[in-house]
Amino acid sequence: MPNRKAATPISLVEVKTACSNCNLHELCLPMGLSHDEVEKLDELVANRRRLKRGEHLYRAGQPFDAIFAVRSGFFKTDVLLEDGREQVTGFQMTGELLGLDGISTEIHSCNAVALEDSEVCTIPFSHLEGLSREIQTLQHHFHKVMSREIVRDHGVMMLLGTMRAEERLAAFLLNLSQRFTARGYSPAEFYLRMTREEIGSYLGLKLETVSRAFSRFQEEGLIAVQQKHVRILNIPGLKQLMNHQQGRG
Amino acid sequence: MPNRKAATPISLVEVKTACSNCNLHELCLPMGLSHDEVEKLDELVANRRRLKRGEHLYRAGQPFDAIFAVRSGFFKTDVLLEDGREQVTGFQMTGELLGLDGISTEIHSCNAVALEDSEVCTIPFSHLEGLSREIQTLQHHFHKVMSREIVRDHGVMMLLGTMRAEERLAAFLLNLSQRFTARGYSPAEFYLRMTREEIGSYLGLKLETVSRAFSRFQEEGLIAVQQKHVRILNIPGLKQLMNHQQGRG
DNA sequence: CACGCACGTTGACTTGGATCAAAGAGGCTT
DNA sequence: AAGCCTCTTTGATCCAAGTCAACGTGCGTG
Repeated sequence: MPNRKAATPISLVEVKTACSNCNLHELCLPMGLSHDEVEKLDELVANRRRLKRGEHLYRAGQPFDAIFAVRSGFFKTDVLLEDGREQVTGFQMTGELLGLDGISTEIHSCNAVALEDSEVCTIPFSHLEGLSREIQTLQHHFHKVMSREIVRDHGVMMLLGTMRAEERLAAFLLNLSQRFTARGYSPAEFYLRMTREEIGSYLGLKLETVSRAFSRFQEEGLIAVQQKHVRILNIPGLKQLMNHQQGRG
Repeated sequence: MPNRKAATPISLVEVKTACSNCNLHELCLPMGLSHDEVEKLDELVANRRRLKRGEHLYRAGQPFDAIFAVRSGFFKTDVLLEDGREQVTGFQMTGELLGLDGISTEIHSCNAVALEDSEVCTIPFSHLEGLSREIQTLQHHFHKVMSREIVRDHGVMMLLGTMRAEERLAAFLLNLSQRFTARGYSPAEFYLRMTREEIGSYLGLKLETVSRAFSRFQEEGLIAVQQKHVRILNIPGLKQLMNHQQGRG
């Protein structure tokens, strides 16, 4: 994916890299920590890194030594098979963590790509483990985040294993809506950062099927969609679609 | 699933519950710990619990307060949708951990069921976190185990999202083979503890499709299968099947 | 400001796996 | 040792989603 914008000049005044003056407390790793504890975290965040659209944050096979918190922007993670097949394993937005896959073998097992110009905080993993041994709240919160990722993955398995195309897309849209809401954006109106093909890869569908499902939802008055711009008109309708349809295998 | 055997009487001599005299060091949580450290772990394992075939270790919705290490036997975990659809999210064997899903919300999000008479060690989670703050090796190993689970889940997503039926079954058999090998069993011959329907649920297929794929593998001389007894005759053949087939979506 | 190119939509046709149905195989239970 | 019940296999048919193809659309660059 080529970069389409001219390089944005980096501000001459270096923004202080610190959790204590970041507005993502309630979403990110410092969630639930006391003021003093968050100040300890400040030492932890080694630096920020800006990425242009299309740039890789890390690639499968690269050595792991840090996890990343999305400060702004939007990412996808994917796994590639030798024969070229791609599985998108997730889309990450503000406040979410990237790189947990690398802890296991200390080699990243997937790719992380910015889907728009983005910024991440780099958290060296050994520092995080060190501080987790000191701050119980941080330790517990980190464990919750990893566990939440496992639970999320189970949800995706359910989606891929038992749902039909339209149910999958409905689940996907409702999930995005809910995450945008948690970040203070409209639950009903957003721009998709990913292509139909990337949505399809995540949902185990071909891009044409995704496109047709969008069109169908529009015909049925559930959403209004034009290219990447989506407006959800009938949230209960989308939810209902997931409960009452017959499964497939 | 009804229990088919008479209740096995519990030995009058209570087996000492202790990691230090357990032969699963190299598979289970104590992996890589020093002798002294493993002795500290001994306090951690609150007790063992025996389960009959078909019995639930925990259910979705129940409060979480401990994780479990499989000491012997075989489990499945699954998630149920309101409309009755089931997704098997994993099969767990000796040395593997159960219950990581519950850390996130302190409520279990899936069911864990014994597929044969089994025994687990109960590890109260707050104790594990406490000891992790003292023993860096334990902390790091636990993080690796959680991360490995995430990576495994990504593999299942790849399987569900991009592979055709026969590729899925081949991947499943090769995975089992490899895990049995790591436990000192034959890589080529084993009994399946789960039904065709449970395999199907895990692989996102109907039981008939699983059965037909088994039959096809047998016709092609890749395996010999009779009901739950499987003998793998051609491991490279199964591997090849996964690389050279065209994907589906 | 127009051209190119990546992305998206829609139609026609094909197909892998689901569904429906019926018969065989073990292994508990009585 | 008979009978039941669950699991498995196999066949016939159907359909949701894939494939192939052609045409829109809109952004970003020259």
